[in-house]
Amino acid sequence: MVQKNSIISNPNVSVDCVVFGFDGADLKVLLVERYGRDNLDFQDDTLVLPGDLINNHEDLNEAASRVLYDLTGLTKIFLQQIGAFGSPKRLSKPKDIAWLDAVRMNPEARVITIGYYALINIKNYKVRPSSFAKHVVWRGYDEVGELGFDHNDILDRAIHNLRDQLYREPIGFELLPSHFSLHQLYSLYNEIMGGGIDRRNFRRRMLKTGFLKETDEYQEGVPHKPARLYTFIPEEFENASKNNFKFY
Amino acid sequence: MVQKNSIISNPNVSVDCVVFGFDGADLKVLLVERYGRDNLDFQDDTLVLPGDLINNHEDLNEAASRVLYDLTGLTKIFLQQIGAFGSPKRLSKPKDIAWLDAVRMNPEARVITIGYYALINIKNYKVRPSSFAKHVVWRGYDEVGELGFDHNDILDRAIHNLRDQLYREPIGFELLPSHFSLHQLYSLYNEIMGGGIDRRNFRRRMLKTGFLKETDEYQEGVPHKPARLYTFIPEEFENASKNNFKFY
DNA sequence: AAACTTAGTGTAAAAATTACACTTTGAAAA
DNA sequence: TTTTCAAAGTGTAATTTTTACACTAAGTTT
Repeated sequence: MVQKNSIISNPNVSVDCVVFGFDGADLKVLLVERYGRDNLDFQDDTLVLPGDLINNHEDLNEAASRVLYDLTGLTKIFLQQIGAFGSPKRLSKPKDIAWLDAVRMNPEARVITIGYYALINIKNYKVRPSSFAKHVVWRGYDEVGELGFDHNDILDRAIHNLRDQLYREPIGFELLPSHFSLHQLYSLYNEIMGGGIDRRNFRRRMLKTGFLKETDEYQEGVPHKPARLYTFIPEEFENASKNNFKFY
Repeated sequence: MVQKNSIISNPNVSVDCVVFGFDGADLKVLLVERYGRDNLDFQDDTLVLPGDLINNHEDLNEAASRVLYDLTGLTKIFLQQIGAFGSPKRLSKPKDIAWLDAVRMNPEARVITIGYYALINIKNYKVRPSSFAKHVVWRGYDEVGELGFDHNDILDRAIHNLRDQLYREPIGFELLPSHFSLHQLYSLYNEIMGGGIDRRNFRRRMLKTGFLKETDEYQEGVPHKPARLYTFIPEEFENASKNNFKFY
């Protein structure tokens, strides 16, 4: 068991990240095939959320950022904690136990995990030329099957939290390029909220918030009238948040 | 150091509970003077949230329930997790270190805590005839000063979460007797939300939800017109939640 | 030039929200 | 017994927000 100098991982606490991306049509989740931490030969075909034990001198958010950096090469990813998952049974499926036995220093240890969700612009994501690369997959949110450990629970809480926040904080923009059409924004909201949003009303409402600024740019390479692109102005959001303001 | 048979506490994970109560006028928080876990002689005058290390075979919610049971003798308390607090510096104030040294088996251990908030009907609470009793105090939310550890952070998240949920889930009723006047309910909402709610509009809105049922009872012992008492019907809330429904 | 595809736009009806003040009722005091 | 006090209880009109809904505009491809 290799352990880097002075980096001591805590046997009892981990982080797991639900990484959401949006490809223009579907909400996607980044999953990894279960692999060995310091023993990459061991692998089963179970999909899990990316995660890791925390290091002892590391903040929780730092641990989550580290996991995401290792996975994507991206820093400054939007990250939000969604809570702790600590059932004593959370690691007790047979395959989970087998994996822990093969990979963990003390496979019996009680592990509490702290769940996060992350939002990334899927276009920025490149599979890293690392040991991770061949084990990573984007899955449509609806097509995620059974995950290892209690990761379906974490995913449930993540999507719930995401929906909850979508109209309260300007998080949707994290999933889009910095310049985007209102149609892209609409599709994103409509997809995440499960459909049924009126396109015209949505457009009006969003423009009325005052934190979308139109640019001089237009969509390119589309076989129809190109849409104007807009950009999100964080300062205006802060501004609007102070006064009365209703996002939705 | 006494340790009950087969109950092994995990050195790295604790729970802390923000216990809210409402006395009819002010939102209160239950605080304890810092005392020794298995060494009750040690005590400083710092106030902290009630909490404890979790036991190794115990779920997180169970741990929080246990803490609350030990403190209040109450079971079935409303409990909601508000997240994990894991800064590596969270236990590093001098007095915090002194306390840990005096009380903990391994005072150096990295401890992540899982925060909860609990809502109790303050009238049901009796100081238990236990070692806790003399160290427990209700403090008005506005009068909570500096707490030990990072407990002010936990309190901040708790109040934020409470406000957030107040109009989404029927949690306010947890703080009231089972039969209550609309005035009590109003005061509760107004106090928690920081004031400014219109009394008449509030009353109409609450009655319109359909999950308040009027009883034949009236306030007693008040030197003015006694108010009719109402009761909360959970089934009607569920019902209303399914259809359109807006709480507020 | 016609066909196709998405962009972009307005209005009227319904519903929800807000602001606001007087009467009722019971208990206590005079 | 009458008066006073304190909170209970009640309605409306103006404003704002939300909703439902269908056609024209513009650029690309055939």
